[in-house]
Amino acid sequence: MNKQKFFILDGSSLLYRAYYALPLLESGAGVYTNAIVGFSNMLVKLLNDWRPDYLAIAFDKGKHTFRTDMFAEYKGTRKPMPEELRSQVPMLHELAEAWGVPLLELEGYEADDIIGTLANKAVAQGMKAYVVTGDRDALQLVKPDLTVLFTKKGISDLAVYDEAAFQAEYEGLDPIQLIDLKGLMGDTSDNIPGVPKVGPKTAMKLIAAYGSVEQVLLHIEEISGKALKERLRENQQQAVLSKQLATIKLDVPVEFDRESFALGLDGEALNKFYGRYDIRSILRYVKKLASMYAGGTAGHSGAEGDEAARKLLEITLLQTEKEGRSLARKAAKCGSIYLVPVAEGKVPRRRLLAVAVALADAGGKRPELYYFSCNEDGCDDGGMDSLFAGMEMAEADQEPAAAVAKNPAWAAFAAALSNEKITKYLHGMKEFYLAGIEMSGRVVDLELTGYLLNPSASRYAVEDLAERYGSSNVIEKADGWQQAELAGWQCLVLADVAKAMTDKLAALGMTKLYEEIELPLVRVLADMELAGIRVNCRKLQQQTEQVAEKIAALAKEIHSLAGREFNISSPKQLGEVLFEDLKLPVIKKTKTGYSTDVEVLNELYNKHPIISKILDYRLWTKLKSTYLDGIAPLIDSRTCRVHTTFNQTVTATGRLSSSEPNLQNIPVRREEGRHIRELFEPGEGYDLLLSADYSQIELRVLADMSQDENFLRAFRQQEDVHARTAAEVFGVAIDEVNGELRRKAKAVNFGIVYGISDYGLAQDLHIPRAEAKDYIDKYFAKCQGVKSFIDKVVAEAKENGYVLTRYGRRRDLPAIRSSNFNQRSLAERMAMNTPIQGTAADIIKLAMIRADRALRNAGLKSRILLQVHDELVLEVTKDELAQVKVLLQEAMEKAAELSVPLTIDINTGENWAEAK
DNA sequence: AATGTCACG
DNA sequence: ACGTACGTGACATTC
Repeated sequence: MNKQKFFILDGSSLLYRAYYALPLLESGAGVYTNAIVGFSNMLVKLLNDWRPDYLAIAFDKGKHTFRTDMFAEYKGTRKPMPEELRSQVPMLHELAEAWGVPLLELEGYEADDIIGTLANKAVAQGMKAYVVTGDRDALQLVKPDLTVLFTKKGISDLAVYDEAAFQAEYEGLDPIQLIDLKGLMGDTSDNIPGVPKVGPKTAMKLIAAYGSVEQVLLHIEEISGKALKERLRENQQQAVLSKQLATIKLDVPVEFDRESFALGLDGEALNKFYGRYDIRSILRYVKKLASMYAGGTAGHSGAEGDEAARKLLEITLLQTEKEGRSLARKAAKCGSIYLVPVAEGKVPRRRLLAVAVALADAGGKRPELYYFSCNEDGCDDGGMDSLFAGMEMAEADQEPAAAVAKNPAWAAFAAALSNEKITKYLHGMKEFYLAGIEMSGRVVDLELTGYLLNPSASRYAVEDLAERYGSSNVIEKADGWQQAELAGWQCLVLADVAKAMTDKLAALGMTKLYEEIELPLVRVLADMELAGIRVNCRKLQQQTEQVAEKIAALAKEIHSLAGREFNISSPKQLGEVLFEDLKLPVIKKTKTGYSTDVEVLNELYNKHPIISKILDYRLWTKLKSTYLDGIAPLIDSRTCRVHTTFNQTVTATGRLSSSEPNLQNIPVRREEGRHIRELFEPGEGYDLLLSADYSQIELRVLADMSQDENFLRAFRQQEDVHARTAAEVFGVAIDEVNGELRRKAKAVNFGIVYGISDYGLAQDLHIPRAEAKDYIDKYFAKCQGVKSFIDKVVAEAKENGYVLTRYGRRRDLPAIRSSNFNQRSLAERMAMNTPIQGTAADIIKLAMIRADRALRNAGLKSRILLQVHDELVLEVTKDELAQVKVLLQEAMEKAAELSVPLTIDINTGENWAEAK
């Protein structure tokens, strides 16, 4: 029989996390952040994911009485909530009462101590104990049957530390030895001194060798390093005291009151509490929760509501081959189908779990809904299934998900997908490609369509499209729906919005852009994501170690130069050190305090030796946290490849973006960072990485669009375009242009592309504004084609309210008519920049489609892995190299016929750094 | 969640 | 007079 589960929550640290982690909330009391809602969300999720039998919340004495001053403030301004609203904010003890969960606090003891004591008592009684906290210190409690759940991001996302997970992170260390580590290294945030100058590294070494603080102190004489020996000798008492401070007490006089901890929810009390404060985000789960825990026993019923909702939608669940075949026939008669994929996980583990299908007949009746899922009974697994659609489940021992492909009905329905006479309206074609599903005939991806119609929107989920393009015909989404109902409802929305959206796309002249660029690109992107790029894990580990040492050394130097220890990564603390302790001049301020960015630090460079160390520290910590530690967990352990996601509906200009990890911002400009590129290599079966990048594509687009004679001539005669610009602007011959003049001209060219302003140029070049203005005036006098082009673009944007790229991609710029100078100026710069950046983006997208097709047609193994705005990265084999080069040149240089030639540079190497 | 900082084109 | 260069994503901190 399974052991009963006792959960004890660290209310103090969780409320604190909830305060920072919470989205804007609207409730009866106005708009504010409210930790109570965050805390409630966490409770709901905890109950859903873990099904506790017993539950209690511990507090530092007196802390739970906080309500408004600390936990509910106006967002943004961070001002305390106005007095008159305070009485409308729920207090924590009310919440605990509504949930029937005891709040525990004890004079003279911290929440940690109560938690440790009770968790151990629960284990002694034969239960499994779980500690939920935002405080890493609790990890010292981990032991058999005692697991620590630690908040990662936000509050609902929990890292699970059982014994195995602890060992994976702290190899060879006993959880209780964490207090010995702290005794030696201290903890600034907890005011634990430790032994001066002893950091994590030294502490680890000592504890690994001797086991505890006491043993270390007994063996001081054996320890190597004169200075270290001295410091240990001098700070013996402090070390022992620090260890005591870090120790969670396990002998708190508190009873394990089994009965009061037993979880039994009273739906009415919860409804009353959340109803009183009008907190709807929680109200919708109350019914389900209450039925789960009705009368104090954890039950798994409560499906009645689902049945009702499902009936309302009349979704037919399909399971057999016969059912699938029959639907395919029906679809052929209809002529069009609506598809919504349901997927989870990350490539290469991403699985298409289910597909909802709608068939709309011409009669105008409500479409028929069907659902293909992966389970035996054709239904989603109700057991671990979420109360919510939007939140992820606990990651605890999840089986690899089954896929819809295993459903015989789906396999039979493939006949409809390959039937050219059936139009497929869907949302997210990439999901299908990632699952290996092909389609023939007309495919209308309404997610992409939504993006083309308004690339400035932040989201294109079906819900957003319903709001933007929907009629009132679609029934309202109901709370408590499961996946099948949600996906079915989304199909109804697609059927509702499809015509309006495709009509609008045609009216705006973007059908061709969709059919010839965006849609064919999806397939290329899916293949790139599936391929991934190989990372050399051994090198990654080496670099991580080397960089860690550099950082530790720099931190030591910085602390000693500052005369005290502080968190160098905290702009706030760094500001205090530089501008208060060291009294350096304040260069500029941010809205919250002193600015400490590169610009500022560079100005202070000669004023104090600490500055260069801080710049180095920033450089190396950036590399370590973002590119070494950040990428490591995203590497597939079986293949050593990372699989980024290329987002096709993010940027306002038409560019792609890359995330998890972002492989479009791997360092290259500086030598130190460039080493990161050495980690990226050709994978198994390939010999080289190849990089093909467009030369000056944006300026060539500018030349083409503006027809400016200087630019046309420069590119046609293969001159150095920045040198040519310098020659014109500064009135010298092109071979008289020195590095300095060229640098300035280059900055002006960039400025033109970004939407020039004298202020921006002055900042970039570190020159007075008047001088910058002078450059721009001269530039426009010489390059009149460019001048009249940007004037024309801005004038047209004002006239129409939007701008277009060469291929008809559109960006609305309503702010261009704003009376607010700032907003209007920004819109004007966008008007100048978007046609250029966007056209370049169109061209490389075309090039990707052409290159991919050419590689396939030639039957080559070499393939595209990455796109970095003006560059494609491929992995190639030695014997295909020559052919690939020729084919890429054709695909990329001929992707568009401009008034000037498009040229590419190709480089290859054994890693990405060499292929530059 | 918001902010500051910094990596890329 | 106003007071910013265009387009992205990731990380650490905030008390």
